[in-house]
Amino acid sequence: MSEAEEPPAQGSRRTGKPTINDVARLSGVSKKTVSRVINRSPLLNDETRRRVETVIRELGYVPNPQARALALRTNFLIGLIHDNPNAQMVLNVQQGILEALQGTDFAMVVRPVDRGAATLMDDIRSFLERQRPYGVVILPPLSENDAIARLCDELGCRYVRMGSAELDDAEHMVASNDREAVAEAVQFLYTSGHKLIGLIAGPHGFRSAAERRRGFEDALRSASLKLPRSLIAEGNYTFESGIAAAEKLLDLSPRPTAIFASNDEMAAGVIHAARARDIAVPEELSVIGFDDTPIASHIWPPLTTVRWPIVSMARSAALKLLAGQGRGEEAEPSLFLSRLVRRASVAFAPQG
Amino acid sequence: MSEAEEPPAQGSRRTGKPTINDVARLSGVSKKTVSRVINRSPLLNDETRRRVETVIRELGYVPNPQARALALRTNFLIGLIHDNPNAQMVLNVQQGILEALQGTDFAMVVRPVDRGAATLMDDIRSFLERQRPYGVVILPPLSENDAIARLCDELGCRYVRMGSAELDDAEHMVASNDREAVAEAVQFLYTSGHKLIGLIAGPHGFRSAAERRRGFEDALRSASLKLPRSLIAEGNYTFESGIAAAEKLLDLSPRPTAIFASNDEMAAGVIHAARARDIAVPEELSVIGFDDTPIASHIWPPLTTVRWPIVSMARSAALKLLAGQGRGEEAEPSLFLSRLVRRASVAFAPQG
DNA sequence: TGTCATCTGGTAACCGGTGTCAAATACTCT
DNA sequence: AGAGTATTTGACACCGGTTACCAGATGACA
Repeated sequence: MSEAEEPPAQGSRRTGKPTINDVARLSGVSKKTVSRVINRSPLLNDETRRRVETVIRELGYVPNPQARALALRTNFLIGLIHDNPNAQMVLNVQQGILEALQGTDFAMVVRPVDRGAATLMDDIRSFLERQRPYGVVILPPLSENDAIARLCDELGCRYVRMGSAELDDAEHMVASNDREAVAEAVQFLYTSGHKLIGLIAGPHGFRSAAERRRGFEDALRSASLKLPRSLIAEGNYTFESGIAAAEKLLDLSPRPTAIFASNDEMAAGVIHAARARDIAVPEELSVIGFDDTPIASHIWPPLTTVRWPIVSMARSAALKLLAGQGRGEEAEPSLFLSRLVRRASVAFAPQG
Repeated sequence: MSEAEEPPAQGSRRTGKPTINDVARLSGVSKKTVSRVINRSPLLNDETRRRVETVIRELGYVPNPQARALALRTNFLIGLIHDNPNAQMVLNVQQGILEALQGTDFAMVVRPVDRGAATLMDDIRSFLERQRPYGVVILPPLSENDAIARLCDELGCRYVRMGSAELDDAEHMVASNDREAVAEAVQFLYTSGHKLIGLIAGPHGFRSAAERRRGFEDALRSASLKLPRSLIAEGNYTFESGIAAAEKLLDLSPRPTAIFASNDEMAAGVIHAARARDIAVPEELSVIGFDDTPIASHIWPPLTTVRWPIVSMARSAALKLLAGQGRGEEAEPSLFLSRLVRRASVAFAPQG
């Protein structure tokens, strides 16, 4: 109806992209009305809405995320803070988070940090301050560091920690039952006739390592088996440390007939070490790992392991962050169950 | 000097975080001057700068990234678009990008997509439109899709493609010399006495697959070896496809004494398949892979493979995007050299 | 027909920075 | 001293959205 007095340049002067003003002008309504359409405000005449939507479509208008972020004091970013415990795990987590973000305006911003660096807290702080993500997911082992959670609180950043045990209240945590799952795995070794079972524990100070170790001890205790200190070796979750730890256990006499390694990488190391000494797996040595990363099925023999529902956990973590954003309305579960995946690296204990 | 008439609420009303106005007021200068301090403008009195810096430090002021992004029409995000060709590779790329971003205000936003999805282009478009990243790094095999590069151009988004061969002009590309590297690897098999060498090629339509295949053919040609079609099997870069392809080759009579697989996953599959038929590696069958992912050193025997300088390539890609942002001023290299890593999966050809 | 409640849509201020341009000050040179 | 130039600083509009608040239109009801 109303004629534009002067022909206003269409689109932002710099980018050429249509702005909310263009939409408003072309559909003959105010910015505010367009804004209402974008944000699905209910108090809006259907006919007006349709008219605006048509113009939006014709123009290919997409609201400027920076402007929205500024006005809403929120940005549409979910952060992932991790210390690369394992490539596959990180990628699975990314996948889970992305699944949760699917169909929303949110994107995922990834921030690896070095747990050992003196600047760890500063690195995280500067990431949170610079990007001000809407919320962050924190992966183990970083998630076990309470100082990081406190830092998030201080900076007013939502967070959810992923872990191997309950770390926090349900709102800030997603956990798995590592202890029970490991106990089940070791129980399986016992019922397969193994009496001398070695443990390759994870590194000291890791919650997951402690939980898995407890599960191991639980199983032995309930089977009334003894657990001499010599049957426990410690690794740091890497393949190489698995080899080193396995060598220690395989030097023992009598030699254990089975080994539970606290993750798959180390279990692969055990198999590697066994092969180097011509110990047949599983005939002479049964091995169980934890995580069910691809390596578990790619080595020979395929590894019996505990599957950690990492994708689901990550999805749930992200949905928790998004609660109240039109996603994750229903309460997301906080506890996830791991379970044993039986493949070929376990056999009955050799007689003798 | 000047008394504030009314006590203005300190910090943003909602977030409680100090704003540029707080800094300006407390240091008795204008917003603009504070802005100059933040942006290290040279036309600024040293004494003023010091005074403002003190206030900034005392307040713990950090500029709001959203507001900056809006005013500068840039956001401080570098995108990574990939189709999860391989977990380790993706993580290495992330590491490389992060190295480039270190010390800048930029963060990395990761967007995995499904190459096979009908909505591929829409997914990427909506990602670029919604987040408007400053620039994106595109991983193979997506990087080989020219339509994606065109889409970036259309949306005014900087991009750099990573690939196995020259895909674009130096400004938009970072490549490795796969063809030569593979030729070197196959040459090595030849000088180890192998005359019957099988190839497990990558999937049709992949530039990397084609390049590696050409390198293979180059080497055979220069060694005057014949390459019957039967000695070529095709996989899709997965472990399982490696097994299937290997079985085809190992069924041949005479059986090849060496196999070059176009990536490590498939090479692991070859070793897996060989073991399943009691063919000793490397005594009866030599194997070479490509990528040097961790799996190469974790399987038995450790895999001879071609190391792809992926971290450096990714860093360089990101620096190219940042050129003119205070980083990557010097021209970043566009071509990277892969080289053979000799481990234990190659032996002299068995006599017979 | 007048009044009030309800619905819709507009105006103006604001989110927290940055660019433009001109004013204020300091410094040089006749 | 006065003019010319360089250096510092600030006022103000603007980036592209959103919210607070208000006004006009519509329909119900007396």
